[in-house]
Amino acid sequence: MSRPATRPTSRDVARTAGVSQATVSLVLGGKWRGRVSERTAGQVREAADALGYRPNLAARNLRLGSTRTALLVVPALTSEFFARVYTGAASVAAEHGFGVVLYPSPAGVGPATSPFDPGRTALDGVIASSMAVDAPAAIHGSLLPLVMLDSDPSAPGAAAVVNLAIADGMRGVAAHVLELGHRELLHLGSAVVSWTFDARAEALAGAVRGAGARLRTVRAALSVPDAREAVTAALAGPGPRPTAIVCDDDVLAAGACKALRRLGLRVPEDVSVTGFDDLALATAVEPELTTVRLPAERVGECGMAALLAVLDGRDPAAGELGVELVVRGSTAPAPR
Amino acid sequence: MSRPATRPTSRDVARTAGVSQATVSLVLGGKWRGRVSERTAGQVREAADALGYRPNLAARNLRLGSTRTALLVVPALTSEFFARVYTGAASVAAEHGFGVVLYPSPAGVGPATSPFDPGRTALDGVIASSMAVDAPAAIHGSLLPLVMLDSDPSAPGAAAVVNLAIADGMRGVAAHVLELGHRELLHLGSAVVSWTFDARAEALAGAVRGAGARLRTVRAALSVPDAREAVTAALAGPGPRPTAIVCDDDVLAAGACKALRRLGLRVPEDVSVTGFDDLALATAVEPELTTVRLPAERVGECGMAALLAVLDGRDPAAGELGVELVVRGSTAPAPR
DNA sequence: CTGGTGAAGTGTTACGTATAACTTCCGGAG
DNA sequence: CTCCGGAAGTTATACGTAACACTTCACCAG
Repeated sequence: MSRPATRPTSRDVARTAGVSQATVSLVLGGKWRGRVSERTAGQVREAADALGYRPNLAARNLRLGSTRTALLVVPALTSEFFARVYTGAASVAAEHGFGVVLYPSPAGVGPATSPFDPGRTALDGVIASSMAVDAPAAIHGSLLPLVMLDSDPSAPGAAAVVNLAIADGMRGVAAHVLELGHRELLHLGSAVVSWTFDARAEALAGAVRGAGARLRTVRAALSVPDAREAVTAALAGPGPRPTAIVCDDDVLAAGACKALRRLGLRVPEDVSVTGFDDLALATAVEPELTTVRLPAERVGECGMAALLAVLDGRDPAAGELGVELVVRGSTAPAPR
Repeated sequence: MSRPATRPTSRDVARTAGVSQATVSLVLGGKWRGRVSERTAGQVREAADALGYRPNLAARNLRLGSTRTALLVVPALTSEFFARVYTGAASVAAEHGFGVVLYPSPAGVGPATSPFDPGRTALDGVIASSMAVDAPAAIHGSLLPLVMLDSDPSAPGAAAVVNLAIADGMRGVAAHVLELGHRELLHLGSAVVSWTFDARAEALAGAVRGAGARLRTVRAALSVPDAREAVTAALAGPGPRPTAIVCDDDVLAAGACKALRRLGLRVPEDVSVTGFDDLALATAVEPELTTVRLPAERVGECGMAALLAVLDGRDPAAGELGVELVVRGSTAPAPR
């Protein structure tokens, strides 16, 4: 009794159980209430077990014309923001029998690259988070329904956009810092361009403008060493030293703290620092960062819900998710 | 001329171009050198373009009996170790026309859970990294070829295991710490059980045993707050205070540093701390961590290469990848 | 004039599944 | 005794693609 090299099919199960292939499909598909007797169903399941039968997913997907699988495109894997987005999306998906597959866009979020090549994985739809403005065009070529997260609301080609109140969050940071008496600010922005970072920069500039405070901007890649370098360089320049550094991101803030410490400056006594996103890193560094908490899971949940709505032919609910300022130890009143 | 609601198929392209479906398949499949005239091929491509034709991947996968897609199962998304493993695996995969899909095992690496439900995504094989010992059994039920990374070499059901010289790495750490004169050690281990952490614990115990030093062990979940709490509790207990804390992981080490600082102890002057993995976090904290660098990309590369070999019917090359001790600012001679 | 050969396509089939449409059987109402 | 209807299956088909095997035709050697 030598096993055949090929995987058993539903027909093999049928032969073993002494029934037709259709019956196997009915039983294993779970829709046999009243179509197949209890005894026959048992035999089918037994045979399937004995052969170690697994349905061929490619065939099922072809037949059903759907894979019940969505692709989540993210610019980076390491960020727990995206990990949490995934968690939210996957949980909603699971409730509807959907799966979620991750695709880290290799070239990051730069323009002029085609950040979309999911290979041979058959998909029903795409959710793209925090991508560059021109990403939709590339993805649109796949002809799949597209939902965007944390992106330009006017993105062309997107069936829905789920957004965060980024501007509100940054305005909250600005209000907090200004209230503490800071008037000489440094904005540590992201060198990566995307809607979410543009929105942060713009909101900060807008909030500071009418407040009689000065704002300078430098940019760095989203890594601690790069941020440290950028801040070190900025503080070495001429002009008055900033008393607060407002960062686009917690990682940048961690780098800023590091640069300050190396320069012999204390956080927050000499210089206040703020982050954004409220990553685990925000509480891992010393002092813990004042930052803005984003409901990442909810973003994923809403994104998936919107995609499911689109696939269903329904109208996806629009809306903006609120954010929350979290004040911790990295901000203090401006030194006199 | 209203568009039909359904996607165009290769037959639609054929009709438009005035040829047979077989010809379309030949042209678009790229194997027509000498089978189809240049002019006809051009017409086919033109028609495909005009209709916006995209091949149905489910159908193609069914026909070919292969999806040229591998699943990479990881216990967590946020860790950049796994992000780097993915990068390596994806690059080797791409060279062979393969894609890699990520699946974060939801329940982490605990036993008694079935950490494997890739949904309806059709796959050719599975690569599982740093999973619990009983994970292979669950995955094996999928009948797919399985390659394991950073796991028990005797894992049943695995077609190949790509491993790291974890024990060498930890022995290096131990030698470094002992050489600095430390004799009272605390081991901050991972509460999550998996081969890689067992190997670290065992190697450390073995290295310390014959060296006339004392070793105590506490465990914590892989997060900064948990690690901090565990270390705080351990130092509050009776007995002599350790002069060095050897951690299973950089995240744990960051937590340990934080606990020490809160207790008014300086790193490394009062207590030395070591990490493991050399994550970005290792250089984000102050002082930067002495740790062990793992060739994560190579792990992914070798894993994918092994899987491709198995799928090809060849023997996967076995082997263990070397690691490197990185000495930074978190270790110093033991205080007198 | 025959036969062979290569170029250029086409007809047909199979991949494995899900399901609509059909058959068969049997018990009971009329 | 007929006829109806439900239970329990089965037969047949389609999903869209890739590729094998076949046809057609023109051209040329013998």
